[in-house]
Amino acid sequence: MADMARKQGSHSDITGPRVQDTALRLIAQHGFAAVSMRQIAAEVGLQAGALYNYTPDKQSLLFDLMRSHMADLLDALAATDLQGDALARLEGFTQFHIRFHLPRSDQVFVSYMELRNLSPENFAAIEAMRRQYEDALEDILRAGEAEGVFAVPDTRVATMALIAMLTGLSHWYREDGRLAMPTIEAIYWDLVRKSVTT
Amino acid sequence: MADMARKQGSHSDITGPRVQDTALRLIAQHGFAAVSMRQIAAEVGLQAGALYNYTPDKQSLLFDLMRSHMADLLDALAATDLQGDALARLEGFTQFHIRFHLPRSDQVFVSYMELRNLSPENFAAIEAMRRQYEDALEDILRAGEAEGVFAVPDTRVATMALIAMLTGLSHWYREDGRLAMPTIEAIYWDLVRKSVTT
DNA sequence: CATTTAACTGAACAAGTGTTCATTTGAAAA
DNA sequence: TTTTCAAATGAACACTTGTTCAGTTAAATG
Repeated sequence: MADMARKQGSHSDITGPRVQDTALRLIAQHGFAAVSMRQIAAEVGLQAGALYNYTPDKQSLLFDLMRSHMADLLDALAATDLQGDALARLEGFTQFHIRFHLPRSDQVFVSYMELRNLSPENFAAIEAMRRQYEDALEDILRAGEAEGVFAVPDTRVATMALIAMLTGLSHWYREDGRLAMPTIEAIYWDLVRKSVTT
Repeated sequence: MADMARKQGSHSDITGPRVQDTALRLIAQHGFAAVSMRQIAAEVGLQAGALYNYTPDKQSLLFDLMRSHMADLLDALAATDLQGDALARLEGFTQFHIRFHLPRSDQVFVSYMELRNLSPENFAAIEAMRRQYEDALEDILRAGEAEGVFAVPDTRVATMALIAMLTGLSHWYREDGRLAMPTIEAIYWDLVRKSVTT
């Protein structure tokens, strides 16, 4: 308890998140390999050595960013309990995906672009989480098939196709763009629904 | 003419393409910033300095890879004259996109992932070519609207969505995968067609 | 044969890389 | 006030980076 009071008063619980935020932003902007520890440190207002109070190495910094993004995603999905028939659940999933990803463009960018900069073990961990998310969508597609309201020749391929379509939105969406978010949401739901229904 | 004979006999017209091929493969694998000129040179069987007989600098090497990929794409599209009604042209475009991109996964990877490593001018050039390609699809969607056979609330958004879906295929397709290419082509055409038709 | 010259080497340059660690700092605890 | 210790410094480590260029090599030319 004594040291908790100490820690609250200290400022490492501010610096830690600042390191993560800065790293995320810089990596999204320039790519993992192109960003140096000294650049990150400079933006936070530290010397490079001080970063090693917050991460064991550069690789772990990247992995933590990606893992926490995927964990947030899976947690948020689990918290959104989709119910009703397959069509309703597909609509819920589509809405969830868009609303979760759009305000997190840096995380999406990094999580998709920097997979090849992960060590094999770290890659496997992220890949497993991604697979879990994909499976949630595939379950809905299979349920729709069973209900007879969906007609997809291959649920796995359709899953990959839909996720690519939805995630692509994060790559071009701009908050100050031509269309408001609800409008875009409606357009994407229209495309998704029609593409899988009978 | 005399120096043409000289050049044909020399071996720089073999080394040049080897440099490009090697650079493409390594950059697709590890990312532009993570690949050094010495790595590329070593794989070709040269010293790093010799690369500068084939490119003025590293940035131009990347740009040339992306530009020639986009030029090939636009040339191939122009050579494929899509005719008939909008639905037929959309089917032709879908087929074209898949058949062009699937055998070029390294090019696709590099052209989508390394945009942020281009200098501003080079980025603008590639972006313009990409836009031109997107416009070809949007034209088809607009024609379909006019014909009354397509129902897309926004042709621009639908264009981005469809291209993201189709290009996503290149990211997971494996030649030795579960499904043969014609099967996958049929599945994607099914999704595309249904998503935009009335 | 001698000459020419494209192709390449190998060393050098200045700058930057991730990471470690003895040392300093400054605020909370006693 | 003195003690304590998390947090940060700043220098150092060994190595890599893109790029240049005087010099070497070897094959085509005359």
